[in-house]
This record gives sequence, structure tokens and C-alpha cells, in this order.
Amino acid sequence: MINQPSRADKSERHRLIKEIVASKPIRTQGELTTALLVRGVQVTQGTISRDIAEIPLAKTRTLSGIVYHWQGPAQGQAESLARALRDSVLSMEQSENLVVLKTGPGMAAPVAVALDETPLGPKLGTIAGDDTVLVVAKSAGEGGELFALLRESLGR
Amino acid sequence: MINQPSRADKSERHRLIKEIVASKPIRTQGELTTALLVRGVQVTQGTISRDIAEIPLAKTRTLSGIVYHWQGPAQGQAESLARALRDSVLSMEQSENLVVLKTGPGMAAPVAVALDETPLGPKLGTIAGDDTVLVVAKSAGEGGELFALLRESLGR
DNA sequence: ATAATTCTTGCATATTTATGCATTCTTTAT
DNA sequence: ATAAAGAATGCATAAATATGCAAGAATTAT
Repeated sequence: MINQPSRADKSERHRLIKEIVASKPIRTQGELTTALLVRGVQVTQGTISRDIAEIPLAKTRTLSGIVYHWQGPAQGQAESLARALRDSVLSMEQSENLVVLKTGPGMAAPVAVALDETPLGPKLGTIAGDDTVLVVAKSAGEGGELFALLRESLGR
Repeated sequence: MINQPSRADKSERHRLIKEIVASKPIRTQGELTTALLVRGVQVTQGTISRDIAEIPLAKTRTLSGIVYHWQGPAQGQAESLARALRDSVLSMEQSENLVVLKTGPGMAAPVAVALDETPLGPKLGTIAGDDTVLVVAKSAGEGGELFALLRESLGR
């Protein structure tokens, strides 16, 4: 690599990015690169692209046109689901097109909400009881995929 | 313009797009183009790009990678039932005494509220998850009536 | 009916975004 | 301390997206 500057904190840059997109309409990653430069942070567009995926930022049309924006942790689906699973799921099993999650008492509902909020290909829907969440896949085969996805997200 | 095909309803295509992105991870507009083609709707990527801005769809990272998704209209107040159905319901199915409505993420609750506020003969009650509303009819036969009623209100 | 206007969309292409690879810095293991 | 493994980022470029333009179709006005 040619230039390996200050190695300034990535998370600080991420924070700055959220601040910038909240303060004015940013339409392209180039604009964001410039805005960061103005604030003394120099990185390339490629890095911005990775930042946007990590934060994550969404790009959608608003009154200001098509802009980037951050919707807060609630929309940070990947993180949110992972946390919900890690925090609340005690065990996970699969049978055909069903994945059964066992949680502590009363914890099933929030886990189901997190699941509902996350687009997962093989997922058809979820039903929550008190300490059990049933995730229904589109087919038995996809039940396997779903199980693998969730297991990976759970990290064990 | 060289080719001006079927001129199929744009709003119908938009509805289809919402349904598709809710059902599986769509990473690119090319994928969406293909998914539409499979369902008999042929348009070019450029049109998809415009559709995405109009709906609007957002693109952000989830567990499934960077995908498109729909957030739905701002959580509305007392919408009329017809409006709630039109705005938020992606699909509607019946099984015995149950009618199952699929909505965009987070949109189930307001739809259920609108249903609860509307007197419908065969309706016993409703339960809402995050993107699913279950409407319970008094009997299987009345499930059919209820389905017909809702479908009519939905306008399709 | 005819004309004028608006709406949609394909096409081609400019713009924008994502990513493989290489390099440097950082952290962890031996 | 040295080696090994991991993280972050620039660079170059492939991949994906947005858009100006032209033209067909639908709608509205005359």
C-alpha cells in the first residue's frame, strides 16, 4: 500500500458519517468522501463503500431525492437479530421445514420480532409463544438453509 | 421507443416488487428483473431503477447481505380499512376460518387496528405479528365470506 | 375527431458502487 | 523476539445503478 496514514479510528469515522448524513442530503459516496475530507478525514470511495455496509446505511428516496441515511440500531438488522439470538436463545433445533428456538420465559416475542424484521430468503414466517419461537421455512430443504443461517448468526 | 409492450399496470408491478423483496433476498436490480420475468412481467433494469425510487425501496445490509427492502409508508394514524389494505397488504390467503394477510415489515399492527375498528359480520378477531395479520372468522364458511369481503375492499 | 399533453418505458451510456488484490499496520501466538 | 494471523485501506476495475433522450400509449382539451 502506498499511503497508510494516521490509521484514525474507524469507528470514529463511522460516527462522523452518521452525523454527516443526518445533517444534510448525501446522494453519492463521492459527496460523502468530500464531506469527510472537509472534516479532516481522508479516505477513498472504496473505503466509504465498506463503511456504508458496516454501519449500515441505507439509500432510499426521500423528499430530498435519493440519499443515504441511517435508521438507528433498530434498523441495523444484522446486528439486532444477532444480539437477540445471542441474548435470548437457549437452544435451536430443526425438523423438516421448522426451526424451533427455545428462549427464556417471556423472551420469545422479541426474538420473533427481530426475526420478522430481517429478510431471510428461506423464511416464511414466525410464531412466538412464551418461551418458544417457531420459524417456518418454505420447504424442508430450505429449513436446513435457514437453520444454518441462524446458527451462524447465533455464533454457536 | 421501439418496444411498447403490454403496458401492464405499473402499480401492480410495484406491488409485485414489494412482495418479491419481502419473500427473498434481492441483491441487485438484475435479480429483481429476473424475478419479475419469472412472474411474467418483463421490464428493463432502467425501469426497475425508477420503480425502486418511486415505491420507494431501500438498499441496506442485513444478514442476507446487501439487499433491497421496503419499509412501508409512515406508520399511519386512523387509516380507513380500504386504505390500510391497499397501502400495506402484499397478499391475502384463506384457510378454513382464517384469513392470513402478509404486509411489509412492521405494518401488521396498523392493519390490524384498522380491521378491529371496522365492523365486519363474519369477523371474530385479529392477531398481528410484525408482517402477518391473522383474521379469525366465526366459522370456516364465514371465513370464505370474510375473505371475499376483504378482497373486495382491497380492490383486487 | 384531432391535437396537445402527460405518462411510461426501452435503449444507450454516464455515473456510481462494490470488490479482488496487494500492502501496511496491529494483534496474537509460539 | 519472531512469526503468524488478522484488520484496514488504497488502487484499479468489474459490476451495478441512474438518467437523458426518443418514441409509443393513454389521457385530456379543443
